[in-house]
Amino acid sequence: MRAELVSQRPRETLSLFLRMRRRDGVFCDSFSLSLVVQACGRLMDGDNGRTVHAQGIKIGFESDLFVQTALIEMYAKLGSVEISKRILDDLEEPDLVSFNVLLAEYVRIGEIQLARDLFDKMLERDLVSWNTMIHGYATLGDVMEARKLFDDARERDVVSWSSMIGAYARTRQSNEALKLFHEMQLANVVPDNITMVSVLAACGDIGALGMGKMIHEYIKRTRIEVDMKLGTSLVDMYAKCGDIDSSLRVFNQMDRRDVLTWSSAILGLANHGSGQAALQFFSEMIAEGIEPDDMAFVGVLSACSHMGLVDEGRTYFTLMSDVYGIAPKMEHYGCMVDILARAGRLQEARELIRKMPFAPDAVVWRALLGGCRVYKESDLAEEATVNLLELEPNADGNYVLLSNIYTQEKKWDKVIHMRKMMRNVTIEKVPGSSSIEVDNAVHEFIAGDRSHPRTEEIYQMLSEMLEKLKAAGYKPLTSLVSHDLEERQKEIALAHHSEKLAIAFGLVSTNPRTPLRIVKNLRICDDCHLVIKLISKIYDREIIVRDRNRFHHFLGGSCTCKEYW
DNA sequence: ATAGGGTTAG
Repeated sequence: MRAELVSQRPRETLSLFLRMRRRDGVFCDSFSLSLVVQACGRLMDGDNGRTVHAQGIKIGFESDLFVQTALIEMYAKLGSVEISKRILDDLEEPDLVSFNVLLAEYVRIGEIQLARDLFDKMLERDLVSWNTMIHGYATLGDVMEARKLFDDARERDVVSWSSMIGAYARTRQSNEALKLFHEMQLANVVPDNITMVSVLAACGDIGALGMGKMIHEYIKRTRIEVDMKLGTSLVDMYAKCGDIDSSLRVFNQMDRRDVLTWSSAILGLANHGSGQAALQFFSEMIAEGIEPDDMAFVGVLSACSHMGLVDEGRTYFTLMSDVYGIAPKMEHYGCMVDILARAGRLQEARELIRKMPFAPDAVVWRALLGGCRVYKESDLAEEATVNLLELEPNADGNYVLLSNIYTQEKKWDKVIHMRKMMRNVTIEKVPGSSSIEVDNAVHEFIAGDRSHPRTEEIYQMLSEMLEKLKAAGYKPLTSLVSHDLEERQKEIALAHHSEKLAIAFGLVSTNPRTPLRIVKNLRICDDCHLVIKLISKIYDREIIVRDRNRFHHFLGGSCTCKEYW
């Protein structure tokens, strides 16, 4: 019986042992006993686990430290961590491993305080103890505490760095994740495939394609093993950075793919407006015998929503629960409401919200509202917005939406009432920001930004752009600006939207015909969409904008979203 | 021989 058999094939370990036991005269030693105990834990097989434990006592191996340590892990995995604790307390000479096992189990079940108490009590701690705690705080949401331990640790290995980078990546503090990766290299700690998964997630999050490509090159150069998870991360990173061709290239090169790999590609295609291809991929995945999960259906439904495929959307929504037994979650209802609302089937969308088995969240109401705006359904719009405000009373954008509706309807008393409401809450403004990567450095702009070192050139380029745009017949869509401003001021406010600044910077800082890739944190506004279409033609540039929802691929005066976003 | 780090989101 070999040790790696336990972690890779616990079921075989157990059945081998049971077969051995049935044959008379074959007795196990403490070594194989510890492995079997461990296998029972990982299989969460309490019946066999307790039997094996009793047998161990009978043959007198219960005091063996390896067996005891395996028992600590097993009982914790069976849900009886108190027993694990008692076993550890009763050990006459516990070693570091037995402590670390209980520490890891506390973390696994979310008992970070128990883990901390144990950690503080331990007389001796090694890297594994520290890393377990760093990971514990990181996964349980306290990234600051994780960082404190990371900073306090006497030594750090690839696991410590990967845990911390992963913590930042998961909480979408992507710049911090990349900064730490840089520091890791300065500290001469060699990253492995696990590190790279988190680093690529951070690149994808902020749309840093250049950085992502560098990481990919590094992986190839240093021959880091591209396993299924790392391959999936590459597929996802390229798709999120707007390079769907590279994403699919990596996908095609992979020899094994799981549901996550497929889902990443499906979602990538959907976000790039290739809805048909996304649906095709979904069929291929099924044909290959891979069971779709709830995320795969988010991808498929989101493809339907971006393409306006109402009937297909309904089909998949039903297929999900009827054939695959997956109960639709909030995300799926969100997609479905979005599909119906975009198609103008607002009453059906409202009806679906009513039939949801749980209370709709803000995203669902916003999806309904989006349709109401397009199809001018003001009563339903008001209902959606009131519900939205109840869920998100602090987001300034929601008040802008409501104010637009009342203004359209000339319901001035309601405007006044709304302003009163606003006085009682703290309004949080999420500033629109856009970033562009030039020479592997990410430059971020907010509306009216003057902080960039090349501000003069940027604003000069902006004026030039506006002149050319107007010469081409462009009229600013000032009706979108809700503030009580003069017409001229409205134009200025529009002209200084963050994505326009990022594009102006892109135009002055890159060679002609270099594609510009912009990442925006909010949804792109109608005026910017119009402007970028024209710019792509006037300046002969391919411009790829990732907004909160999807990709817009501008070329020669048109956009791949076909005005459907 | 036993212990620690990984991706997807409307």
